[in-house]
Amino acid sequence: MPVARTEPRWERRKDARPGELLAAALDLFAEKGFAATRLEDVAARAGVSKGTLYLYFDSKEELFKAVVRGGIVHAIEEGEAMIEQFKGSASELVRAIVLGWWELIGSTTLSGIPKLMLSEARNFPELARFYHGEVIQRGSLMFRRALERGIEAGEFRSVDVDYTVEVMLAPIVMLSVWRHSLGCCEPEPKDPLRYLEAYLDLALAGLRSPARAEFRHG
Amino acid sequence: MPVARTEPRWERRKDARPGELLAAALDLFAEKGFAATRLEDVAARAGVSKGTLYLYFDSKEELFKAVVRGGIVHAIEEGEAMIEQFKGSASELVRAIVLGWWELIGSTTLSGIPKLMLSEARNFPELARFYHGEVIQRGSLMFRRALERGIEAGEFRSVDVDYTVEVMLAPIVMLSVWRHSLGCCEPEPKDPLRYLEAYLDLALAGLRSPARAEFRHG
Amino acid sequence: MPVARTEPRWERRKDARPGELLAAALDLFAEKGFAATRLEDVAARAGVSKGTLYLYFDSKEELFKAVVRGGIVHAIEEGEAMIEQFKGSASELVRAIVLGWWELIGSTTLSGIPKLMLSEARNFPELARFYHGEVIQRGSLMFRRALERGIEAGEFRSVDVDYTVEVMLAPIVMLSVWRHSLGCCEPEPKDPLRYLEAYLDLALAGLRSPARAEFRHG
Amino acid sequence: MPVARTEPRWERRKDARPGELLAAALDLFAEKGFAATRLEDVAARAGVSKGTLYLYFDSKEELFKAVVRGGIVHAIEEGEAMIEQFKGSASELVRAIVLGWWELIGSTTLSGIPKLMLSEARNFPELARFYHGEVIQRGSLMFRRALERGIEAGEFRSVDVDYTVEVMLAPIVMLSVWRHSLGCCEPEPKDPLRYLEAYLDLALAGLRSPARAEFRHG
DNA sequence: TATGAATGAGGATTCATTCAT
DNA sequence: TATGAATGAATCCTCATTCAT
Repeated sequence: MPVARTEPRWERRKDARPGELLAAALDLFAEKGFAATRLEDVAARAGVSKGTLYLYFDSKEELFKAVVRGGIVHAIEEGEAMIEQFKGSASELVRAIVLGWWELIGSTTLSGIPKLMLSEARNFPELARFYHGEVIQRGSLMFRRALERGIEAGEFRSVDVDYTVEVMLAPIVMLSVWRHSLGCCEPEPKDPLRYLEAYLDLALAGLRSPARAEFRHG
Repeated sequence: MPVARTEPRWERRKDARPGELLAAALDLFAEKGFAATRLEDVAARAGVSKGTLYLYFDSKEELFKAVVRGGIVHAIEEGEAMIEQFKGSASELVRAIVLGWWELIGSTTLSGIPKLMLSEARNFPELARFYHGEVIQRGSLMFRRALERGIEAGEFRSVDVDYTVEVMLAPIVMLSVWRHSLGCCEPEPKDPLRYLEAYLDLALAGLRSPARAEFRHG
Repeated sequence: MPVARTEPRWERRKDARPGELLAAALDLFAEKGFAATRLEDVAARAGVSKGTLYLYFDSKEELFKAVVRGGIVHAIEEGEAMIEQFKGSASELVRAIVLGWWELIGSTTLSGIPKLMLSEARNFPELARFYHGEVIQRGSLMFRRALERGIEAGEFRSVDVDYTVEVMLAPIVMLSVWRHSLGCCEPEPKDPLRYLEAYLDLALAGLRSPARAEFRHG
Repeated sequence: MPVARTEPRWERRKDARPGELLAAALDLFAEKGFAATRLEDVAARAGVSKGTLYLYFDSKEELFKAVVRGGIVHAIEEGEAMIEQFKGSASELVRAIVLGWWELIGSTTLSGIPKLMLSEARNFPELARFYHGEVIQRGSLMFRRALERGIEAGEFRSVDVDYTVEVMLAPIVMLSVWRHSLGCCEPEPKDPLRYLEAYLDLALAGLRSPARAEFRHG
């Protein structure tokens, strides 16, 4: 007697869906870009049909915005909280920011968002302004605080803070962009932590006040 | 019998066309990305009709490859030649590389190519490999040479060369990517030269060998 | 022991449902047409969910047919009964038909059906034949009887009955179509009863036998 | 030796296309309504591909508006011009209007537009206002002028002009609506001219002033 | 019965590419 | 060469219908 227990054609998972869809969308948007990503592929990757996507997001553009907005702001906030109560030298703070970023964003799937945003900023100016204000400026501010604290304490040289902040952000952003871009075509991929160490070594050495030798090995 | 040399300007358009098309395509690809750029817009920007494009390029993809391949390799070669015969300290060489890059690429329309390549690498893996080999590795090599020369001469600290090179490339690449991306949405755009100065200041201070104070103001 | 007759209103909903759905469907079909009406909107207007609709109607098409079939035939039958036992002159009969139509159909929501049927006839030929036979021909027949009776009695001129019947139906049908169509966009809507009076005035004057002046003010 | 004269895959007919497309669209819109008409079918009927439609009309909605706007206003204007210089009794003017309408609109493919407009008015309120103002009111005005002239001359009874005009328009409009609707399902289609004669006979008899017998056979 | 999440076929629209002129 | 009208495959989005709950 054959048991006719066929697989149900679909499952009802209202609460889990949005997250699954956002994750699938982030993967594909980060890989291919907005225009080259087919919603059907996003749906398939999330294990649902095309139509299901539209139960949760009004349009491809709304999905895209949700991908960018969701997650990264939360991660930034977590980072800010972590930094907030940091006790230690400015150098240690810089290191904490960089490694915290790696833990919360760089090493997670959220790292696709910076690449996405750099690629699509001019196609989504409003979103770009949001991202600039809520992510980049808040990220800069962490670095700025650390630099200012270090300079005030005599731990760091007196550098051009406005621009040094930007310069210091660059290698971090590039690390995550790279991992979703040309890094995929490299024969031997780089080791992110070694990259971050080289970065911290160079940057902290560059910041360190020459008058205060005691910080040299801090 | 006087030879009427009529319409010489018309005569040379034939040769100028591909270049005009490539320039128009670069502008639009860099702004919108590959998929979101319409060939009709490229043609219009170059002042020709859609069909004409196909007299010079077999397909959108071929046009894209030509955009990436053309120009930047030539610029790299120029840069290499410039560096080749450089006489001076390693610090001065680093500065020459950075400012040379700015002059030959960063400040020109070629600066769109890095953004383009970062955005599209995974959609064009073959092209990405080409770019990685012909542009990035050659760019890295210049920095690597400068670092090695500086370390050998005792001018620079002994850093993790492989990764420091990558770290040092990042702010430069970011500068050009930024100018074609989120930089367009910034209320007050950054000053590229001041950015480069802050970068050189930080990086050279970070590289400088602490034992050799005389380089400090080199 | 008192018998608690609880929730009698709930009890009869089961039976009321199809009627509520038909009413909601008629409203929307008449407003938007068959194709442009979404079943979700019909369900929402009836206060039920999309799925519930399918408990009562097999498909959108079946719902549509039920909307057209239900109600109007019943109204026609009522009209026929009313006319059947009419005693009075032919003019008075015409007036009774017209005003009866207004009361039973024109002024009710059933007035949407003629518009619907005119709009969709060619998409539902079978339904159109049904409607033609069960509604239009029976409506025509009432007029035809009145005309024939009037002519026979010398009260009306001898007109081309076949076609005059059609001509006389037109303003009535147009009134209800109009109210569900362009009438909704009019700055100052027409007064239906004044329209019907003008119509009766013109039609009866046009029918009246010139030889029989005594009918002139009948 | 086989002559390899293959059919060209397409022909270049820029000037003729819009008209052909409008005609095809009118046919299908009038038959099926706006929502149920597939643009692919419109294109096929015009002998072109889907994409070609978009060379001439921005969207389905624009095509629809062009169908309604184009042609009928021109026809109305022609009718107005014809009426303008009309010499003759009011009865003859009414007859001229009706038969002119038949010639310019009723018997042509333009006759689909009234059906279309009645069906879709509520889905296109802006277009409906345009149609009401540019077509219906101008049509009404012709009848109104004729009635007023006849009443002034004593040729017609003193009727409720505002509403009689509407009543008199109805059978004309219904004739063309019918021909594109239920008329298609009738076993034996009506003769339009005999319908118009019955209409004129009834209406003119209804308008005629009883005091002026000499008009009776005018 | 009733629900509404899930499905997927269908249709509007875009745009790279072709080709008659 | 140069043009741009024409093509049709590809993709977004809708919505009638199904079915697990």
